[in-house]
Amino acid sequence: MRQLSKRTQYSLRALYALTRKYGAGPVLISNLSKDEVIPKKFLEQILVSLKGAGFVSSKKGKGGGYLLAQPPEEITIGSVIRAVEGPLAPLPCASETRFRKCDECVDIETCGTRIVMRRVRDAMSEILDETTLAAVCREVDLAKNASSGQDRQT
Amino acid sequence: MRQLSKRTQYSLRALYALTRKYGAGPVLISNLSKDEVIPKKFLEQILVSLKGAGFVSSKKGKGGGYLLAQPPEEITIGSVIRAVEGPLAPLPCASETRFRKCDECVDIETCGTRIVMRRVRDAMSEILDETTLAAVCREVDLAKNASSGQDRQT
DNA sequence: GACAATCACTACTAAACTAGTATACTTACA
DNA sequence: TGTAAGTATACTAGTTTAGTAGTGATTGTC
Repeated sequence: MRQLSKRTQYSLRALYALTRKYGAGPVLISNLSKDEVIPKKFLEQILVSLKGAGFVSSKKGKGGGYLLAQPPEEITIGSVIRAVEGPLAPLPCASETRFRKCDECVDIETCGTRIVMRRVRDAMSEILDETTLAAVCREVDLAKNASSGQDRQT
Repeated sequence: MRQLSKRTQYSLRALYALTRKYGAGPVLISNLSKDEVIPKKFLEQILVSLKGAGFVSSKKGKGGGYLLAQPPEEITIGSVIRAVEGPLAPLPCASETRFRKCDECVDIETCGTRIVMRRVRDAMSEILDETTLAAVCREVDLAKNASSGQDRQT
């Protein structure tokens, strides 16, 4: 299956960073760019579209920057991917949120590939629409503790 | 997530067709192309690569054509997608079969996106590596019967 | 052994998409 | 009113997709 674009990876990375700073005021693009190693100009574009999608909001002028527009417990990875990348389903005709008959299939109900891809979509949605930014950050922290714990043991 | 390419869709469609003709000798490219509405020259390329991957074999000259090289119960949708499209995982660093550290992530063990995408990969593999060409064709037949049954009822 | 049927190989192309860069602008705080 | 921010628009090099075109290599049949 095709891969997540850099744009999506950067979007998620930026959002994780904003999750960690949630409640502590706006974060500068330049800092985000430096900390997360994302080309600044590209990040600007990405943040503008994340703003358009309602995930972040911005403050102009001195003391400005970006911050999450919703609590990180309410932003799911699935919604971010959909906003940046498009539907989760591997085929438009297997999409729940943005269904579109594909050019090819004659009979939608009896298209073998669609039957299978519906299942794939459902499985993906079950994971991605249940996982929030906050949950991912928690898991990352756990993983970090686990690995540093191991380090200490050796 | 990104969509299945036409190439993959055509590959699967061609393989379903060959599944239906399994055991009945070679099928002509021209017939496959006509029946499945796939541009002939493009289909030729696709079949050559499916042959390279070991899914089909061919016979040249008069009376020649293409046929499945393995029983349709033994070819999984996952293996076809992997051969045509590449790894199932949405990120190279989340792939089981073709793992590759991605340019971006500093620490693989504590990359949030990777943690989630590993799960997605596993879920996809569970479906795609368990579903065979034969199974898809059976399901399509069931769906066809069901819908024609409904037609009769009205 | 000629001929026709059939797959095989190589090269080309137009359009779309990706991952950016560059330049100029607007807003807001002090 | 200066300057630290984000905003908007446009451009570009490289890659991928979905083909098309033309020629070459085998093989079965008469």
